[in-house]
Amino acid sequence: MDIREIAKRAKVSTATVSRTINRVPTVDPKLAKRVWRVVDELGYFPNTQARALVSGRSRILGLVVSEITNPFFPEIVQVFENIAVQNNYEILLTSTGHDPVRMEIAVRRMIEHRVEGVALMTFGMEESLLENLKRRKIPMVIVDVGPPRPLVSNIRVDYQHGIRQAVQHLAALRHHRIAFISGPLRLPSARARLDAFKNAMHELDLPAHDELWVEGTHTIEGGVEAAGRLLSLPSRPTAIMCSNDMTALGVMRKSHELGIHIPHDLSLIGFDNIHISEFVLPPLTTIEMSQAELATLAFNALLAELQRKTPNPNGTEYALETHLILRESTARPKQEADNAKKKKAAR
Amino acid sequence: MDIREIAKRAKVSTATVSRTINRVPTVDPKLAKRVWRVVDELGYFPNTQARALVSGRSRILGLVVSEITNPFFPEIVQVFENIAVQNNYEILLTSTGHDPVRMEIAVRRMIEHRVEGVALMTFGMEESLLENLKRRKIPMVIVDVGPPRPLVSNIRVDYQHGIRQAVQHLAALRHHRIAFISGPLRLPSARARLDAFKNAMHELDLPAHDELWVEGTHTIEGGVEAAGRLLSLPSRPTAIMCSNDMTALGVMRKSHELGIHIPHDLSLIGFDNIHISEFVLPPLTTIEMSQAELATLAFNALLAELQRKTPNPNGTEYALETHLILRESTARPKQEADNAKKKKAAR
DNA sequence: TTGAAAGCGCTAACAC
DNA sequence: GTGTTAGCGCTTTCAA
Repeated sequence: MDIREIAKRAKVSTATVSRTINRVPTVDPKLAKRVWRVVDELGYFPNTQARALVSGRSRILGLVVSEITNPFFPEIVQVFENIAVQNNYEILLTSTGHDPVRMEIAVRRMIEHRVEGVALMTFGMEESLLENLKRRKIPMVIVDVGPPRPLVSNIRVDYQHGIRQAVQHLAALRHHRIAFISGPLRLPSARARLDAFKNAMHELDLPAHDELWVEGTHTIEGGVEAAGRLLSLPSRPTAIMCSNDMTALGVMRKSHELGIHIPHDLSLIGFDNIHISEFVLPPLTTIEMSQAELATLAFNALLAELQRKTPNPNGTEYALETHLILRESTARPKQEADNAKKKKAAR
Repeated sequence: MDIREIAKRAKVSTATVSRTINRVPTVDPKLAKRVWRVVDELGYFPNTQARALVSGRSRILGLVVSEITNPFFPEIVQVFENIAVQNNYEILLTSTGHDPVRMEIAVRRMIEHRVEGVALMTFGMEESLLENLKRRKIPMVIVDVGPPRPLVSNIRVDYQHGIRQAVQHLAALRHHRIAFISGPLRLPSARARLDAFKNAMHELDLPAHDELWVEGTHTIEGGVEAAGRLLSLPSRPTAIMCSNDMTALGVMRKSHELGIHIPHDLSLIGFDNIHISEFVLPPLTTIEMSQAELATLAFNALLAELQRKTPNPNGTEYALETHLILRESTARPKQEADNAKKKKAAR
């Protein structure tokens, strides 16, 4: 069942069928009606392969995430896919796990499918990947912290803002020994978060002891492990900030195991604001980086690039804000709380 | 840059290039080497649209899940996609949220892309969806509880086994008032779990009071809400079983809010065994339904169907077991524990 | 073993 | 406003 079959039955040419289906406005309504009748009767659906081939437009967008198993990403996939479908695009999804091999395979798949654009939501580490796509002048958006790159649009996340808010919040609570569990440092975004933390500490003249930051993996397991080290320190931190929420969940778990109560004995702040953070016990104070906004920004960036007649050689810069979400995983450190009580009693 | 360009530069015909790329063994190694050289030099990648068009095989599989935002599904997507890519398939992913409109759109997209098979991991409620695909003789796998259907392979989950284990476990702990929070009852799979629960209760002569089961939504929020109702009952249940882990997380949250301690005051059992269940506090006792196995089963079912020369009119039946994973969210009910202590003391 | 050529289903130029 | 037709990039007969 193809366009010719429809044409024959509706007694028009294939060109008219094509125009009708593509809603070209100049088609005589009488003919159009005849065409639609037959289309509906036969349950005809145009073949996207043929369309793509002749039009030179695949209507497919590549979406690369690092770990679909981390709750941060499904949200992004969901939103991105929704908007894509609304705009008649399909998406080619890859979860690379930061594995260069899978990344390379992903690039091959995307090129073979002639994707019209690629959104790289892997938060760093894909330089080599870009080259092949760039050579083919495929529009790209990337979440990045480096300098602007030619031909690539950039969503610049303002890590500093949210992280500063968090550190200030902790400082206001009178925390001094604040630890940081970073993500894998080969990820530029993880490095950027760590730097933002150090900056914020510095701004407030708080000591950023080297023993008080450890490298994590952005997974629960990594959080458990890192917390184990941090909490066995002779002089324990009174607060821990994490490079993502999964890590924070790991810290919660480990603290519980050690009989350390959050927030009474230890304050904890995450990063991402994944949906579940609101529901763990205690509800996690965290820094929001909106998944929906990120996905929307990425899609629109791609769409904008696709709609230009003359491709922008410089790529466009976009910005995404982060900010603190106060919940219940932070409190005054015990020592301080005791002092406060004493003071009160003394009066 | 196309196959003709390669042919010209390698001084062979396009047919030979095609054969080389598709690794047809009869190609003269000399020629093949020449072809590969040019292919690599130019960075040529065959156009899948053209391939699909001429071969009549899209090498795309449809994968429909209900809610990618529920951690149960990303795991499935991950595994399914991995195997698919290994077998040179691409996947067309849809998360329907059980919305009939999106479901219909998904069907259209899949047909337009001429998917070679469809895996329906929505756990029920898609009857109408099937018709259109079935008419086109597209192989399907579905996770279902109904009678076998023609042309559709079926992964039959043995809910009864795991749920019986769970109820027995609770009974052994001396729980009598066991509540059940189901999923949306329009989902056959949710209904099946509820039925399995009632059966298991009946087997053990435990009373299944009507007030002790409420309908949930398979979300955290639904769990919170349902727990609210159950825990404000004049005669509270001592244990709650949930139709999925997300619901159980909601119960945990609500219990905490009400100052009800798990497992001391309330035992809790989930269903699915999503990754995070192991890390919540307390670690959740739950019934495992392996996501990896489910995905693997589904893909293999599709592949098997695609490789038959004569399509199987009846579809094949597959089976997936469920079983209890003991963790720390269950204990003796307080009353019983007290009694036990007294007995001990009396001796 | 290789090449010439037909044709997959559709769109878009062009002619009418 | 509509029809005719070339051709998108590839695979696959068929003949040599």
